[in-house]
Order: sequence, then structure tokens, then C-alpha cells
Amino acid sequence: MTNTPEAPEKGKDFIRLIIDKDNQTGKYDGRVHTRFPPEPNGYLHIGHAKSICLNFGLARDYQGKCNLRFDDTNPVKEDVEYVDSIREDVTWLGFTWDANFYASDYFERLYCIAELFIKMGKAYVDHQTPDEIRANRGTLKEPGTDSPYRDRTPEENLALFRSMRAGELADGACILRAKIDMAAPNVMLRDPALYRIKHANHHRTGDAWCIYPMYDFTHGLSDAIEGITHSICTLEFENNRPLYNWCVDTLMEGLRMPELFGRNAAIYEELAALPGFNERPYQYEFARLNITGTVLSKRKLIQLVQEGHVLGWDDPRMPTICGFRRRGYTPASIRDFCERIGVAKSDSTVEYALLEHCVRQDLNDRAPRYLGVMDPVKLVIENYPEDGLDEFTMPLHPEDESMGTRVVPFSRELWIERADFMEDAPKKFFRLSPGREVRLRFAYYVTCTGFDKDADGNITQIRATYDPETRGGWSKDGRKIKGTLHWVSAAHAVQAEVRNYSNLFSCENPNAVGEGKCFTDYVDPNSLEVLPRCWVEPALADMEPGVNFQFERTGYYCSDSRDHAPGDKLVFNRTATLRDSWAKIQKNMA
RNA sequence: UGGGGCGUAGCCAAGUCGGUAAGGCAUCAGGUUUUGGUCCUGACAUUCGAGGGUUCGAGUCCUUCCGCCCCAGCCA
Repeated sequence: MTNTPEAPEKGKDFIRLIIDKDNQTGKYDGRVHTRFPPEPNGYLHIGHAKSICLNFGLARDYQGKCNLRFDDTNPVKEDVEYVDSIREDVTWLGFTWDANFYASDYFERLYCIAELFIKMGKAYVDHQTPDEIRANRGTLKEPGTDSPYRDRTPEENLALFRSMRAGELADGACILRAKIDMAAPNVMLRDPALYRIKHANHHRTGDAWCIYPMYDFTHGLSDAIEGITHSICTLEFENNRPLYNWCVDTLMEGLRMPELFGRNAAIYEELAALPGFNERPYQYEFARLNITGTVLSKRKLIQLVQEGHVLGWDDPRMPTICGFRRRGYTPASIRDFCERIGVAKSDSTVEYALLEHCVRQDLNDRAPRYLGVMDPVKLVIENYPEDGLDEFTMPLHPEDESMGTRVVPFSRELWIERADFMEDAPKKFFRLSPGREVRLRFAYYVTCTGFDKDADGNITQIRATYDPETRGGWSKDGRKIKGTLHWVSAAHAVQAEVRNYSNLFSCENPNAVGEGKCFTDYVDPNSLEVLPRCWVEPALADMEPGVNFQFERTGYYCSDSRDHAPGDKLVFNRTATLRDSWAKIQKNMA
């Protein structure tokens, strides 16, 4: 691992503790080699980010290595579109793999290993139908029944398996099964399938194969081939671990039986020399990530996209990596989140608030500030000259001068936020109201002198006077001004479309909906709010797509990567609101 | 008594050979502030799923019980 972000400084998780122990005992000679092994059948989500940060982070912290390996053993579900997106997302998160492999790289070796298993009497070809196999597997509490084909000779099995590979059999005609124990209490061990026939085109190997290895057979062997030391996956694979071990151990045993090698001897000898088959990898499981208010399973995410509940995989409301990217989340904020949630074995659901905290913290430091009015109402400065103009040079960041400045024009007519004015304001309201004085950010103090309404009672315009002695938003007499409003000069403002996002789901846990309900029933149609006519300061007109910034007093935003066109159509996505203690006060008053 | 895991605050999560419950988020209360932002300070588990036992001493050891998650794809 090279080129990776800063290391964390906190209590170690159980996996790091295991590695420490391995290093102390001299296991693997101090080598640490992990891998991130996605199946390219969908887009990566924040749950994958946890795994990515763990696996690549381990390599970083222990001066080890981490591979990217596509687990592409099921061609009908996979596609290059997904492998491309996965590579892009891992890279965007800030990680660099030491090697990029595919399970399909190992198809020939895997096939030879299967032949060896057959010769060892550890695998057989089963001609039972899927229904029969299911019926004979037994139940969780009752043992299974041996297949009538279980005692075929190695010679017979070898011939059959070769005809499977040769394409002489139809899909589903038979499978290759491990010969373990049909009465095993762990159902995974009741003669699991190793190979199935699928006359399907594979995104990488094309039509070279019509049989494909199963996950359990492939995974541990691929790990060993790559010299992986610590194979980390999620909790639901705990039951698979004995099978993982069986596959690796059985091969290691077979590799010591050269009398069985036959014409593929070269391949077996090569495997036998690999570090992974001398000091084999071990699998460890951690709890997958859950976050309140969203779903994190590929199946559900696909459903949201396909049924049109969202606008695509990168819809900013999606918990996908590309969704967060488009929303304006930074790689550093997601990494920080993954560090903070920890790695453990208990099922847990992290509050979305933590993720929001992480972006806010990151963006607070690095996002330049701008002024933009979301819900505009006109403010006329009555004592300001009709053709007057001020140009204020404002810092792009209040605590970081190095970020520089920009110039913001000021004139007689301004746009301010409708919510910043109240006709009859309570005492705690620090904004504009008849007779009250507020500061216009970095401009002047203004005092409200009145307002106008239309026939329906809507406020059409607010009137005020300004104090020329307060230029820059500061006064010599030191009088206290509690409220500071953002504003934009009506004559100079640029129009923009602002897209505000809130929770995609209207319930806290869309994974556990009531009887007869579907999680999609809880998709909130108001989770996307489009404000087509906002007024923003001119400095924003030429902003490139994909740039993070803050609209002061409002929130963190990001120019949209798809629809934002500098100098033409401005489109800004809300990444997160600012924390809003005024909202809390209002809530408490109500 | 199918098998495999897990249970420390509202949410995550440290807790190594038993020695008297880290940290973060959220929440609440103050202070600073030209963003009701940021920042700073303080509060927030007499108790670790429950009971029993061993011990001078138990979140850690023993034991019984309870609760939750995973497994019966020719998916991963």
C-alpha cells in the first residue's frame, strides 16, 4: 500500500489485535496482505466503504498490501459497467490497490484444483435435480440424505466433469459437489456445490467457459493463490468459514499427493510453491454497516433505481459512493466516518447524524464561503443612492486567510431571505423586523423602516435605511448587533437552481417495515426539493462542476456534476445543512 | 440441546494478566463569535442483557437463563 491517507490513532479493533498477535508469533513472517473482493454486479455503497477502509487501512497501518479482486464467478449478474465504477469509487475514496485481480484469472487453475479434488475422492458429480438436492439436504434440525450418485468412482466423476467443461451437458443437468458430510450440523457442509453449468457469456472470459466455480470454492483458493494472509468479510459468512477452510486444506493435502497430478502436474507444482499454500490465509468476519434512515443492500438499491424511486445510482439521496460523491461528500469525510464507527462483531446501526457530522467537520475547514438567497424577498435601502455601488472584498473563509477573497457588489436593492424578516417578531428573533437593526454580512448595518404587502397579504418588499458609518459591517461606537443576514445585490445577482435533499425514507428503519408493506412505500417524494430561482453572488457564475462550498448561514453545497454548466445554468446540491440552533429554539417555543 | 455468532449510555465503541467503566456522535447548560456556523467549557453508565456462584475485589472467571442476528441458492 502506498499513497494512502493518514493513519488513525485510537483503540485497536479485534482484527488489528489478531494481526498484532500473528506478528508477535512470527506468523506469515510479519506479512499482512488483505483484499477487497466485490462482485461486479452493482455499484458500491457506504457499507463497502467500511470494508475498503478496513482492508486498505490494514495494509497501510502494517506496511502490507491490499489487492482489489473482482469476484466474478457468476457471469449472468456481472458487467464491466460495474467493474469500471468500482475501480473509480475505490480510487476516489483515496486508495490504491497493490494488484487488481479477478477470480476469473484463476478459472483454469480452479478447474484443475477441482479435478484434483475428484481424484482425491473429495468431489463428485451429482445428477440429482435441484429439487432433489434441496429435499435431500435435510433441514436445519434434521440431517440430509446422501445422493445416489455420491459413490461414483473418481474415474467416472472425472469423465463426467470433463464433459461438463466440454459443453456436452445442458445447464442444470448436474453439478460438481464437495464430498463432505450430509449430516453435518452446519448446513454449509452438506456436500456444497463446487461447480455449476452455465452456458453464459462472461464479461471477461467470453464463451471460454460453460461451467463456473461457486463462491465458496473460489474464494479461499483465490486468497491463497494471491498470498492473502487475513481474509476479511462480513458476519453472514461465518457459517462459510469451515467450508473456506475445507477447500484450502483439501487442496494443501492434495498438493502433497503428486501421484495424482497427472498431465496437469506443472500447475499443481506451481500452486504448491506459492506462499499461500504453505502458510494459508484465514477468514475473519466483522459486522456489516447499517445506517438509520436508509437501505444498504444491493438488491434494494437496484430496486430503487429500476423502479424509478430515485434518478439513478448517483442520485444524491442514494447511499452509494457515487451518490455521496454527487451530493458533495468528500472522500476524507467518508474515511473519517469509517474510522469513527469502528470494527466489531455486534450487529449495529449507526445514526446518520454521525455521517453528517463528518462532512460538516471536513467542509467547515475547506469549503469557501459564498452568499446565496434561497427564498428571496426584496430589500430596498431607501437612503442609498439610486445608482450607487459598493464593492466589498470578502474573505472566502473566516478562519483561513490563505483561501483568499472575492469581490461582492452591493447596491440599493438587495435580495434577502424571506425567513429573515418577521412582521411581529418575538424577542429572541435576531433578524429583521420593523424598527430593528441588523448587519448585512460584511456590508452595512440597516434598520427596517417598513414593508409592503400585496392584495393577498404577502410581503412584496421590505424597506430599510443604512448607516454609512458601518461600512464593512462594523461600527466605531461598538454597538452590539446580534443578527447578521446574508444578501445579494439584485442588480448583480445570478440565478441558480438549488436542490435540497432530505432523508429518502420517511421512516427511521426502512429495513423493518410492517407486514404487507414494502420499503419503497416509505420513499418520501419530498426528499428532493428543487428551488429553480435562487439568487447567488456573481462569483459563483463560473464555478466548475463538483466543487464544494458553503452558502453562509444555510449549508454546504456542491455544484452538480451532471447538470451544472459554468456561465450558463447553475445547479447546486445541498450536501448538508449547517447546524441550526435557531430552529431548535423555534421548536421549543412552539 | 440443529449449528454458528452477538449483547457495555439514545447511537457507535474501548476495556490486554480480575484492581474500581476511554473516546466519538446525539442531547442539555454556559462562554466566544461580522454565519443563531465554527471554536471553547461543563453535564450526561454507582454499572456492563438478567439471576446465581468464585474472590478482599468481577464488565472481565464459572454457571443458569433471556434476547437479537446468520445458515436449508446450481447467489455472493
